[in-house]
Amino acid sequence: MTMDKSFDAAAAEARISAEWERRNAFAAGANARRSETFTVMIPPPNVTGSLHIGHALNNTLQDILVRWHRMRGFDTLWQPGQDHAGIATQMVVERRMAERQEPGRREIGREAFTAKIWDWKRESGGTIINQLKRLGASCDWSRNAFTMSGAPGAPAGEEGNFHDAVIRVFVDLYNKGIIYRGKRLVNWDPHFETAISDLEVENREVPGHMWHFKYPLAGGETYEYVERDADGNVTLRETRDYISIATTRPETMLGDGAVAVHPSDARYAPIVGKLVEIPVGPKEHRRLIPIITDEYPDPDFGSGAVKITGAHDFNDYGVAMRNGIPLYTLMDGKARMRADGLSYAESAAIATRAAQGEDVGDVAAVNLVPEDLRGLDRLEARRRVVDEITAEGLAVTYLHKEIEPETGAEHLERRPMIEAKPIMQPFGDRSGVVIEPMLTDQWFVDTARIVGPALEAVRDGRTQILPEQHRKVYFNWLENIEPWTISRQLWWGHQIPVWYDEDGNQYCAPTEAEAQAMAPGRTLTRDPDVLDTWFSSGLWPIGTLGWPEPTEALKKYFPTDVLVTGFDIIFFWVARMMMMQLEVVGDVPFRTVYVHGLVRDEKGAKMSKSKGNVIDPLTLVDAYGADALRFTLTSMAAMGRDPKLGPKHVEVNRNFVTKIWNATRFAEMNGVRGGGARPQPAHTVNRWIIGETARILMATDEALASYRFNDAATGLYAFVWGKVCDWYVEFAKPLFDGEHAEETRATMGWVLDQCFAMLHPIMPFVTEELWALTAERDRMLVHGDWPELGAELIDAEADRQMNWVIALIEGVRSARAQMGVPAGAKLDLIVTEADEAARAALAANGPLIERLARVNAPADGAAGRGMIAVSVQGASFALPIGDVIDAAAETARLQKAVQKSRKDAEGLQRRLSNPKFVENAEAEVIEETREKLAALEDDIARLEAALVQLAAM
RNA sequence: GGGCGGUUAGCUCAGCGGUAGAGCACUACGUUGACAUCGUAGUGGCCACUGGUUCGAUCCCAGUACCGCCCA
Repeated sequence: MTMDKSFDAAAAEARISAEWERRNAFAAGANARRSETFTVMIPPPNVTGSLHIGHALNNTLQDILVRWHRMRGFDTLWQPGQDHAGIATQMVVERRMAERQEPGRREIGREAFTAKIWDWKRESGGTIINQLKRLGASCDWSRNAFTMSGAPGAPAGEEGNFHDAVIRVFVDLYNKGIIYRGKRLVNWDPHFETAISDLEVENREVPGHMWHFKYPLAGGETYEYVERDADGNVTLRETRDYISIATTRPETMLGDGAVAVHPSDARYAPIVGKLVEIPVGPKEHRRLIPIITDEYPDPDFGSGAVKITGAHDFNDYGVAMRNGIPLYTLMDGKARMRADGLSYAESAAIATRAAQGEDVGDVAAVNLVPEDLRGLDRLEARRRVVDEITAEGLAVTYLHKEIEPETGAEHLERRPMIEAKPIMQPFGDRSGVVIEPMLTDQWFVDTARIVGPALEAVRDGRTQILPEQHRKVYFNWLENIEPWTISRQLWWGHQIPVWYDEDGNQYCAPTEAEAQAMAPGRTLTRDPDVLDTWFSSGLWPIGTLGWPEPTEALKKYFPTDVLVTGFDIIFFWVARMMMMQLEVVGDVPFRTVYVHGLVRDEKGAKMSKSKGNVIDPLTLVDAYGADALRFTLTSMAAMGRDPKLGPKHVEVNRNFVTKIWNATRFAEMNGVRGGGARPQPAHTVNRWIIGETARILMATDEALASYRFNDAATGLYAFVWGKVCDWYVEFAKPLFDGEHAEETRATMGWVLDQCFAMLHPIMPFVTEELWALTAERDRMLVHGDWPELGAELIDAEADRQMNWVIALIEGVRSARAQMGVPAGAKLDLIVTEADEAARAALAANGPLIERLARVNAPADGAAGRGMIAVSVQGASFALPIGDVIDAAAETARLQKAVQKSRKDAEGLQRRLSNPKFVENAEAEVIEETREKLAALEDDIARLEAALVQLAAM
């Protein structure tokens, strides 16, 4: 049987995948021959997700580690699964319902809606799993987990422990007081009408405006406003009856509770403690607010005075809390100006009393939005507010000068000062709408109380983060951690296990019955909110292993070995898993976190739909095969760097797949078979390649052990292409006819087997295919033995000899090419001088040299007319190329070589003649330098001799 | 503003104490028992800049410039 000319990836991948699956090749513990375990938890993709290039990189790297360990006989588990992705999934299903013109979720109710999501999950939720399989991911698919498994309402087939685990942890943390409910300022997504965590907010710079307004002092009071320069010289002195305030959000002025200045700001010292008027709202109910001091305002920014709207800005919230300023909510859940609560007149009256220092209690019902603005979108309200203030003459203005071009007449006009300037604005990472800080009741995890062990575990090395630069990022975030908002006003998720009675008392229990038992005779209502998706995925390592049940899997596979993930979810996920696992089971979730980069396009730009530069991994798989894509991603996965990927790169590696395919094909055509034991050949060439194989194996093991995936890939590439194909296969050709034919067949078969095995973790499909084609095997390669080869297989003499032979062949080829000798012409090879080692190498490898250098059998002789010179360590050769040799060209060629060698030799000479170098450098280095110099001098001498001869003719 | 990276061949990137490597691109040959998805031989680099440490610096340290990313 002859093999095809190239590997048919599409056909083979499907066939091989099916066979792996049929044999349960990826099951936990499959191929285990030792007791050590190796566990990897997949970062669960969103159930709504489809495979993007980041998944391809992430899962290729995991698969490499997993396949490598499985072949080494570890008891290996790669745990797959999916995340229920609260907001994203609810969004997808709602959109689909809208497209089908079905009634909305509020119409059909919570239960029916979640049932629809489960339906959707059954139909479409498996997309990404199938895509991961196409990539060759060797997860134990029979254990596929889901973060909503076992939730009430889950259909058959979705039983599981995850819901139990989540609820149990919530109850436990609630009872410890680590989870609490509170009214705090949170990020509010007006599109989804839910709270989100600070991590789900993206701050983007957008064009905005800064308005400057005058807040008049109460009762028409005035003060002396003095500005000074850095030296204390007065630059401005005037009497003012106002304080100037800058804001990017004028509509929030309605909810101001104070004006704050820095305690050291001398300009405002005279008026601190006085009241100012907010220049908006109906004239008859103008509100007064106090001027206070706080560290927050920056005296050098704007006027140095800041309006404080505690309910709509995080910084202001801090100031308000420190100074007892009331928090007046102005907007509703859709971020429209509130229309509920008390009338403006009543509200303003209460607020005024509060400003005068009176305790007015809860201000939730106080609605400081004037009646004419109620219900308006906040941007419309902003326009109206600005217009009103400007009309009243309370905008800070500047003098605008216009010159009529014809008459030259000047027109002076005061215009309101509106600075156009970029501002940082928060956006929901899912909804894309502007996030509003809103004062709402939410559930929080008091992260400060559980962060300690997570920091400690990384500090003391129980968990190692690679590359190390990410440790700092991890520390930085955890050391400044904020309370985690875990409640979401959604329906898809784990509902919070807390019930309230008529008086609002909380009962936290795993089930309603248990809650009821805690509140006999009371009517209970369950908290409608669900938990942040990351709360459940934070339990991924133990949840997927069956916790809270004390399962065998948990005992065996936890803690896991390595988490492979992108840096974008270090905070979202990695840090939270650390905190939660340590709090819940008292152990680290993983021993190593390997953080890879973000795949970018060829130009280094982030891939995004809007830019249209997204590369679909499956398109690349279709075009070039999964192995080529995997190899490409691996070879670019240098630690701490972002891979830049283009189709061209994948094409190059597809060529590599073809290369090894064809080398195998050549071997097969020459009767080479795999499956044999390691031969103990006599011929130098065979001894040499066995040593080289051991060398690359050791390098590959070391690279993989230290997560230098790119080194593993590029090393194997260089070995297979550069050593095996370029040299060994070529050397073997003449040997297939002679006395070493059998050992050469055996050696080549063995070497190729080692190549298949070493490449398998990176390129599982083509290697599995070649493995099957080259011998009858009792196991598939996925369960093959990882090679174990040591340095004792490196034969120093064979190494030296083959390197010499290669140098000679390259020397001859180079000389021929440069002198324009036709490639087909076979030349005589005259040995003009050779030491013993050179003679031995020549004798042992004659046929190889003849074939690869295209020369006749070497024969002793003298250099003469019409010959070109070639020099190798310990030997000189002459090649007659005919009478019409271009002496000038040959002289130039040799001179160029001499010059280069001389330059190198001079450098070495200079080093060796420096006494400090000889004194201080390591003995090895000095010896090495001497040897290099000697070799160069030998080379120079030979070349010069050749030049002398050339000149003499 | 705080933190973290990067700057090496025309391009994309490795290397990170002993005077530079790969792939692509480019040039010239080429079908020699697998491979043109190929082979052979070449061209191409003050390793951003300025100081310092060292016998020796692309590599370590400090600073400068430019380019990114994360967090406020």
